[in-house]
Amino acid sequence: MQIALDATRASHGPAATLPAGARLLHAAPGPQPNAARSFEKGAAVFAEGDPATAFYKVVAGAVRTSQLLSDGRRQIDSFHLPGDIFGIESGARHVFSADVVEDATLIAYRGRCLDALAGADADLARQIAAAMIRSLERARAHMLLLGRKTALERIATFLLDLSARLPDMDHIDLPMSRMDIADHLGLTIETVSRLLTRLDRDGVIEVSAQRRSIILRDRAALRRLGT
Amino acid sequence: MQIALDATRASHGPAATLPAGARLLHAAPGPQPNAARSFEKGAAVFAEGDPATAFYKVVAGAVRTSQLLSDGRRQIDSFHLPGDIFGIESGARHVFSADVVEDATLIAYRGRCLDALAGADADLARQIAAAMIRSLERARAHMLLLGRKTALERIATFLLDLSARLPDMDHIDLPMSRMDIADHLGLTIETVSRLLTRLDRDGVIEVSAQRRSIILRDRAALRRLGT
DNA sequence: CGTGAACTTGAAAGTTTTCAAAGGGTGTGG
DNA sequence: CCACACCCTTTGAAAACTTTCAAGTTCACG
Repeated sequence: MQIALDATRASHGPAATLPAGARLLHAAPGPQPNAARSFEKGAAVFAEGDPATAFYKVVAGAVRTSQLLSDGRRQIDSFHLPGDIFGIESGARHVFSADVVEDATLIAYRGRCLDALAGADADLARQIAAAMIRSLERARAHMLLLGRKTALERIATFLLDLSARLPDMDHIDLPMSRMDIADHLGLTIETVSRLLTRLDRDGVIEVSAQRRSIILRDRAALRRLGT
Repeated sequence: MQIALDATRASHGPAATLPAGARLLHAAPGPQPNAARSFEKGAAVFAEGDPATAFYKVVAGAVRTSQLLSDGRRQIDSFHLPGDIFGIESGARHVFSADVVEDATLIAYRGRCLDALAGADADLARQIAAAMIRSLERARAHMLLLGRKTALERIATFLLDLSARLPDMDHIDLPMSRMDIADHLGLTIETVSRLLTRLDRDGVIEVSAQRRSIILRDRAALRRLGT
């Protein structure tokens, strides 16, 4: 469930396009962007149950948002890459948690996102709205994957999706661990590993010696496998 | 992925909080609600690929939104009950389809929903925004279900969720078939049937002779089973 | 009252998980 | 600069859960 507000696609500077007087119409101030802040790998941006005082935009690095069941089972709804917005909530508290997968720089927008939508900054509101809709579409696609695709199809889809979001189309530097991938795709770490090995053996992809870098050798085959 | 715009929960008076002159800022008129229209069970409200000319609000009945894989596997992201909004798209065409599960009355809002958000009707915009956020939260919960819950946990969660959205808390009149339930929960029709039978046998629920009506006998047990 | 669709039930098969153990890489400390 | 740890990843075998295949049964409807 990711808010795909890609900077390259939605490149409006905050409040840049709004008439200067417009904000006078509204009593409540919209969310205030703070300076970009750095987070280390493994850091928690926020945890389930924390007060939802802000939402975030990724400048660099990668963040995962996830939910836990009481016995420890985890579902990662989405990985957020540069340009993505995450942390939008309707209630006063976060119902999921966000952790840094790879050293990241984030911009926090203080205030509830609903205020941004109806509030001061019309341009930010539009960005957020567009991002939410895209996020909904991604969520739908992910539900199809989780509900109806086989393990192999999930891996193929994941690799294809990730490559489309990364700068270099055929070379993927995985920011996340096998465990993260498994928890995103609704599989176990072992299944992920086995299928990656199989795709490598079949010449569809090439997994580097360090295991964190993948080259897509046969994109067409991957598309076939992704269903 | 459902837009839960429950009229009882989102009860802001139309445009009540915005200064009257504000709408003059916007050139484009917002979506125009048409008269409520009736749809028969089985009818397609829209299909994958159709131009996205409107979004809808359920007045009565039930609608399912789903996606298909090329081989026929289907995933139902959500069932939409009275009060819910569905059919919001970012692009010009629908990427999923909507079918009537149970004779329904719908209100169509012509125009793109993004226009409603930035456009003429501030109250509708707020409603849609709130609905989208709730929809995202439901999608997240459903991803957790599809990715990490067992078949029994899925059924228990489904029954509990459904009962919370229906008027009579303990009596569920299922508007959908076993096939629909299976395609929503990422299971097969046989598994759904077996588990419903088992819950009945264990005294947790009571399935009527016609199979479409369920009484929740032991809500606590259901909660335990839903994890 | 007959027909057909929807649902239930049983047995076998299959995919993925679980349990176990070994391999490999990175990082720290000597 | 090398060695020891520790964590991540891979691999194998057995187990488990869910699906698939195949009949029945029931209920709704003509």
